[in-house]
Amino acid sequence: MINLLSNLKIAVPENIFIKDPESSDLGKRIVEHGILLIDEIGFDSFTFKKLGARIESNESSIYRYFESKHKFLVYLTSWYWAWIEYQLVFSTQNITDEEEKLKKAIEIVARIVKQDSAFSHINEVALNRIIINVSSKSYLTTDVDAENKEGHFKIYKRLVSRISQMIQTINPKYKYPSSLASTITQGALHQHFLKNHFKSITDCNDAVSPSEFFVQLTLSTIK
Amino acid sequence: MINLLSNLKIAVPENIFIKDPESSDLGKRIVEHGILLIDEIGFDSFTFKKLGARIESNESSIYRYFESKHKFLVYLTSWYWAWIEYQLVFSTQNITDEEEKLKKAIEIVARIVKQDSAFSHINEVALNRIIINVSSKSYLTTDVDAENKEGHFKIYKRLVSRISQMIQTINPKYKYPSSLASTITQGALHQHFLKNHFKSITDCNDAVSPSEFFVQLTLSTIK
DNA sequence: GCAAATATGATAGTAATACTATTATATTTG
DNA sequence: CAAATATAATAGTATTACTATCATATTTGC
Repeated sequence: MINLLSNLKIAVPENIFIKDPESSDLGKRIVEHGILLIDEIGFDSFTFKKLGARIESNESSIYRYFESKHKFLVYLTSWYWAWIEYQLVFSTQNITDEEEKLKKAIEIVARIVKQDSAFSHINEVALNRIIINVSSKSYLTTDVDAENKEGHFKIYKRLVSRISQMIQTINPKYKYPSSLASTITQGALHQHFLKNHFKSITDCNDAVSPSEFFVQLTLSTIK
Repeated sequence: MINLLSNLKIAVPENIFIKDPESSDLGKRIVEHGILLIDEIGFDSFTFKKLGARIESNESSIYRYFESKHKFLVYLTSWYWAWIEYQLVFSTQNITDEEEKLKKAIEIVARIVKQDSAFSHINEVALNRIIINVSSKSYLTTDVDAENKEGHFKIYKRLVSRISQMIQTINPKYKYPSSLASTITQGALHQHFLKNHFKSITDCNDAVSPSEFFVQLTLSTIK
């Protein structure tokens, strides 16, 4: 995976950024340290000014890449889901047993990223933590509908649709493939959050993974 | 339900507010119009200054009830979940069939509030929309752990635990009662959100309710 | 019925935020 | 080497999320 990915560029919708951060050294540093800084201090405390100071650049320069702090988060979540989607497609394409395929897909969206695959300037472990903690803030806004029209969430929706397709293939009569797929994708993040902060309302811990829970849930439901 | 509730006070942990808003006319107006204003302009645009203007009171007076905008949201979510918990306990207590009981409980946490039960100054329909759109912002903060220790989320956790208990009663061998209960509670809100904004990744609509989806999911999973 | 306590209102002030605008200085490219 | 482009520096703005202070109502206890 490491070598393969090193020659790939994860494709994020172009209208999310003003200037593609992958196109320059500064852009990459913005993304690299943006992730680390959000992971350290949280998205609410994160500002372009602080990021500028950290990378010894200027707030105004960052604004030439991202029109707002919010769009930066949308960029990061899109990048993350595109990366997960890549792994999902790559890891499931050679599996012929449809059930095994779905199991693998669930495992990929529900697992925590254990180590940096080091193919780029992006620390996926830190990014994964950010997604668990704040990804829902990228769509919980008054402008969701406008942003959705702009295609800001299309990668996420495509990923959920892929899982929905797998479910339909296994059982074409099952009535709720999309709801189940979106419940898995979003629920897995939630279980990770609960495991870290509200242990009493989850069974997930070091021994029981969200993947395990959702695999059992999914298979028993659609059969 | 209407008459019963009119004599009841929904109990919210005391340390969430500075002064109990139920204890005065101004306090009730803060809550009443706070809900309406957040519903209208969204939580991010909502400020105590705007609320003060709306109720012809003063920003500084509102700060005497709630120490911050964030705590106000925590108050509203606690009130909401306490209200849901009340309905759940009330509606299920006379059901002897454990499976029917669980079905009823799921229906209550997953349904949308259809009309104001009019027992107080609180518009539950608007509050329900707020919960769907922003409730996760109440815990997705850097201070979750500190706030959790203070008991800010105990009502929500107690509600999830009740559902978890019902699941355990039906099948004591099922391994993930708490994860399932938290997935239902949080997933139902998410399905409502998707239905309103990302229709392509949900099967829920006017004909198919989140309740229906989660009842089928739950019963097939735990049996 | 009045003083004391309490609740509310009005005003001002503050540091930080999330930007925009402008101008200057590097760096790259044709 | 000039022109184009990228980055940096500085300043400025409206708003936010408060805190602090003082004044004025309103309620309550005696």
